[in-house]
Amino acid sequence: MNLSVAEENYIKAIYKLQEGEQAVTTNALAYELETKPASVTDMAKKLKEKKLISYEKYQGITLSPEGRKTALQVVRRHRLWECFLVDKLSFSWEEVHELAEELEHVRSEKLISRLSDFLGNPVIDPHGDPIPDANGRMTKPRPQTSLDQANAKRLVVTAVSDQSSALLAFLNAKSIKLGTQLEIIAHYEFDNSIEIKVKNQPAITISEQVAKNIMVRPL
Amino acid sequence: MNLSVAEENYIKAIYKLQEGEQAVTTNALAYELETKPASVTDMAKKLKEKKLISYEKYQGITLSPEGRKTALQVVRRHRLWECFLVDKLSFSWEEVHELAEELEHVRSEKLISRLSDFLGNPVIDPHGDPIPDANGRMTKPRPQTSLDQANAKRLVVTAVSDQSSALLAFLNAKSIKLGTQLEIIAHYEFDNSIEIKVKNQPAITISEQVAKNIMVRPL
DNA sequence: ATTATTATTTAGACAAACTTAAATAATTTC
DNA sequence: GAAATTATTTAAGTTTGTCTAAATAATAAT
Ligand SMILES: [Mn+2]
Ligand SMILES: [Mn+2]
Ligand SMILES: [Mn+2]
Ligand SMILES: [Mn+2]
Repeated sequence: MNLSVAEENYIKAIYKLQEGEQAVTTNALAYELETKPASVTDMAKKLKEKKLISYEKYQGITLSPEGRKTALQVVRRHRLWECFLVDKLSFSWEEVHELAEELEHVRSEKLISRLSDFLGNPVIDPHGDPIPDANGRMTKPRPQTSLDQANAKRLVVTAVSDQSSALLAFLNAKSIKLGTQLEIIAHYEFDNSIEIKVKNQPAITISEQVAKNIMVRPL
Repeated sequence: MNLSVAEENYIKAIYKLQEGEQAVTTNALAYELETKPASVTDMAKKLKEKKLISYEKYQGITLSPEGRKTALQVVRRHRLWECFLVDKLSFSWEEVHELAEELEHVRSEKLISRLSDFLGNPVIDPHGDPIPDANGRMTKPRPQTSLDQANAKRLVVTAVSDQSSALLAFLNAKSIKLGTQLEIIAHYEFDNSIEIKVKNQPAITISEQVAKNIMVRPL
């Protein structure tokens, strides 16, 4: 099946929003792809025709097994390119998403398998997300929670769930990256902000918004 | 100016066919881009509008200074990606053109300058073609001629002017690559075929067709 | 200098991926 | 459970890059 760039972007976005089982709504997809709901409805019809999604009017969208396979391929390409940009070309993690968004559409099994070899077959990308292998399987990430609902006191950062350069730049400024160890000092009920301390850094208070997007596991 | 993939391909093809000064014809461009003359005429109007080419009905097409600059950027991206694929991912020279044809459209100054650094700022690509620098300048290649009109007897291969995998596969089979030294044994008037000898290889006879596409300079 | 051939352009149509505006369905709210 | 609100779809139109067929210009042949 030969998909257009737009189709691949839709499939990937559906995969991202699907998270488990629930159907993806037209509006959510339009928002994610910065397009209009009417465009999503059009595309849904096409993708259904190609058997990549199941879709019934007003019922939302879910990937078919075929669609899921496609999504995992695109995700694999995306995350491998991100690794390349960070590991080999010294980009920082907030710069790579945009570029990978384009590079992911160069479709070549051989290119991607060689790129993966060249990078040492990495299993997580610069944002802590798992990279599917050539068969679409990925190592199940070790259990992790978002920082705002962690109960342990001493934690290690395992991933960030928002890729926006705004968040990533903030984390850079606070010297927080993957693998950073931190300690929860206080939890303020009023606005759910959290005071944390990174070794050799002054304690800082982060908003609930930020905390929700930092994934951690107990040390 | 933000160009589409199609526009970039047109500009690059015009650059390739222009060779010096002469205007590029509608048919030649259609053939090069595997499209129809009517499509070329349409696109010519658009590119003229954007001031990338000069074009008058029935008079053919030439790049404007602006268009030339654009072409050199695309060529730079193309050739750097080819280097990457060959040097880092171990592709062979007949496989890379197609892939570079897609990779070249990821537009990012930063990406390309870092890629160039990563590769050691190469000045020729895997086919012996010069790589423009960030300002569009390229080192003028040392004087070279096609093998069919070389007058010296002992020669070194400097480039191939046809990128088709058919030719490149043929050269692979005969152990001819960039830098290969060869000797002209005979020149057969009948069909302009040439007998050549590569060190440690049996002498072989190559057609005029092939000879025209091998660039050489005297040893 | 006509005529034939070839090259190029125009006209009209189409598919993909969008958009806005209007219509309809689903969901909340009171 | 009717009314209001929100979500989704349909209808109609746009842009980009194609195409085929027909018209016209340029060039070559006689
Ligand atoms: Mn993308
Ligand atoms: Mn990522
Ligand atoms: Mn291209
Ligand atoms: Mn090349």
